[in-house]
Amino acid sequence: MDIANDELLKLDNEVGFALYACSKGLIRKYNPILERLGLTYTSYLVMLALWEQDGVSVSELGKKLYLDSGTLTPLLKKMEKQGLVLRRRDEADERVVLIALTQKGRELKARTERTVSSLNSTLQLIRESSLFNDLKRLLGELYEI
Amino acid sequence: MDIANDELLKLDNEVGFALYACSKGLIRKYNPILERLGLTYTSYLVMLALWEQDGVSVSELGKKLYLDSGTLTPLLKKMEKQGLVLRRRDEADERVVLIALTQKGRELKARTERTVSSLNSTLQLIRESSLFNDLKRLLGELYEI
DNA sequence: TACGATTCTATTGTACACAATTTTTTTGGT
DNA sequence: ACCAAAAAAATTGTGTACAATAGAATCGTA
Repeated sequence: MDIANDELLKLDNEVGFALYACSKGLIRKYNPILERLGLTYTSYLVMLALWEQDGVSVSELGKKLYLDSGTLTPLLKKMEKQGLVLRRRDEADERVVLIALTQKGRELKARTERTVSSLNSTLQLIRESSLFNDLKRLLGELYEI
Repeated sequence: MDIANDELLKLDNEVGFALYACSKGLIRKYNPILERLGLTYTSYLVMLALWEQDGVSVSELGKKLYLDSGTLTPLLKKMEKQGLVLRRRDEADERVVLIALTQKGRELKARTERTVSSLNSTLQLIRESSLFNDLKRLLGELYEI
């Protein structure tokens, strides 16, 4: 029941490619909408994590978001400049940097809910179905329309 | 049957986040293995496309891979330096740059098949199942082990 | 058949990602 | 209490991504 050797290296057979392309396509949909909030897709994810739980360390944030300090440190500094978060050393452990929302950061949640709801309703559809074919269908929708 | 407004902005509900994280996790698995072939994940995708069809334009390649000239132009120049591809203007239409495999590029296919087969067999499992839960399960596998 | 519109590649600018390394601080064992 | 090992964040270096723009070539049509 093996796929022929020659078929193995076909782009269409690549589950990874489907994931990669869907992910990029989705981010490309999000970014122009998030721009109205002063967010990028990555900073949007950081805000989502912080709205759920505030005052967490950089490494806890990284574990939630699958991002390392090389990505988070400069991003969080930028978000601090925007006035969305505060960065301060943990007094109990000076190695740790704790990230807290500012008032402005907390207030952004309601606007974000309203702004992103149109995209969310599109994505609502994806939460059931069979993986690979649906990813490919999504792929078409994301790039063709 | 709506999800409460507050639930809409939960990270766990984000289909996009699952796609984004799975995609990154997969690329992180591929890259160290592809490194032995002198490829990155992106140049691997370019090679996949060219092994299927050689002598295509930059824009045709971009359509297949969902990449634009801003990504492809510098990447293809690097791959030309590596001796994997040739870039030449189309004589019939000087706007077009045609990308062709070199002998070295064609010969890389067999080695790549052998090198990537272990990953492919892992991914084989994903081609059926239901989307969102399976993405989350994959996510765990990619990052926990 | 000029010439404005379109097509195609290249360039510029901004924003990630992550591996590898470094720096600072804490911890655990003697 | 000392000190090697571990942990946390920051830094460095490389490699994408893509929007916006530029510049050259081609096309369509008045």
